[in-house]
Amino acid sequence: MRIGYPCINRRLDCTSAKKFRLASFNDERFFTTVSGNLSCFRQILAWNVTHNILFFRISSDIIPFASHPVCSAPWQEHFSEELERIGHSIRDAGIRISMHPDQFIILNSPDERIVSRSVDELAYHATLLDLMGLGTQAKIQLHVGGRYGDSQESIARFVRVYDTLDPAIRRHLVIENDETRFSATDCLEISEQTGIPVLLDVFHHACYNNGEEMGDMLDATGRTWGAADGIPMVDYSSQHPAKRPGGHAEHIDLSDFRQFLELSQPFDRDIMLEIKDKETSALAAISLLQKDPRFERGIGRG
DNA sequence: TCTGGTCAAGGTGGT
DNA sequence: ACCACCTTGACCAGA
Repeated sequence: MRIGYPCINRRLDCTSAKKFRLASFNDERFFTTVSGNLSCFRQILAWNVTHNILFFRISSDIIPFASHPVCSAPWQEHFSEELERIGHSIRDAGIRISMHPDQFIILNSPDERIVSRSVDELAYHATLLDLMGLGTQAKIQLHVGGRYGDSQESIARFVRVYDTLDPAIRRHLVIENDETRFSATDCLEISEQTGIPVLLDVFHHACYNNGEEMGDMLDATGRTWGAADGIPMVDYSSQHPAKRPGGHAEHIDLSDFRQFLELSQPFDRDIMLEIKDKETSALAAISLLQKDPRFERGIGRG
C-alpha cells in the first residue's frame, strides 16, 4: 500500500505544471517551461521520498501542449536523457506513478476528430511514461466519456475504439468510474469485454452507484488488474461540506478514511488522495497508517 | 504590484 | 440554438 497525491506540492516553492497561453507558444518558451517543470518534478519526488510518499500523479501539463499541433518541438529527443535519469531515481525509490488526462480526452465521442485528438494526447502520456522506463505498473487513468443519450451504445463505442489503440497506449491505460455518467459496474462491463483494469474512485462510487457494496466493488475492480499492472489503484476523497455533491474535501476526513481502511482490510491498494491540500492530507494519512501491515510492506518494497 | 477575466480542448442540462 | 456550469490553478493584460 502506498499513499499518493496529485500533481502539486504546496510546501515547495515550485510547480511541475507551469504552462502558458497557446497564443504565446514558441519553442524557446516551451523548452524553458518544460525544463522548469522537470526540475520541480525532481524536487517533489525527493520531498516525497523523505516523507514515505511513494505514489504520485504527474500533471498532464508537465509538457504543455505536447500533443497540440502547434507543438512541433522534438521534446522526446530533447528530454530523453533527463527523463531516463528521473525514471531511474523513481524506480530506485520504489515510487509508483500515475497520470490522469483531463475532461476533454474522450475516446467514445461520436466525433472522430475528438477521438483522434484524444488518442494523440494518450500517446503523449504513454510516451512520457515510457521515456522514463516506468513499465506497465505506471497507469494512465481515464473516464469512459460521454453518454450521448445512450449509455449502452456509448459503452460499445468505447470498446470499439479501445480495440484499435496502439498497444503502447493500452498497456498503461485503465478506466475509472465517474460521479454522474459511468458507474463502477459500467466500467466492469467494459473490462469484461476488453481486459482493461478498472480503477475504483471510492468517492465517486459513493456518489453514483446502483446499490453495490463498496467492499464488493473494491474486490471486483481489484480482480481486473493483472500481475503486470501492479497493485490496484484507487482514488479516495470525501465530500466537501459546503460544495455540491461530488465536491472534493479541503482536508482528509480521518474518521472516514479510517473506515475506508477498515473496509479495504482484505485488499492491498495504492491510494491516491484527491484532496485539495495535497501533501498535507497525505502526511496525515500516513501517520494513521504507521501500524497497518499493508503500508509497512509498501515502504519496504523499494 | 495587484486583480480578475480568461484559458486548447467537451458534455450535460436547462431554456 | 444558446448559455451556464462542471473544476482548477494560474496566466497575463490592464489598472
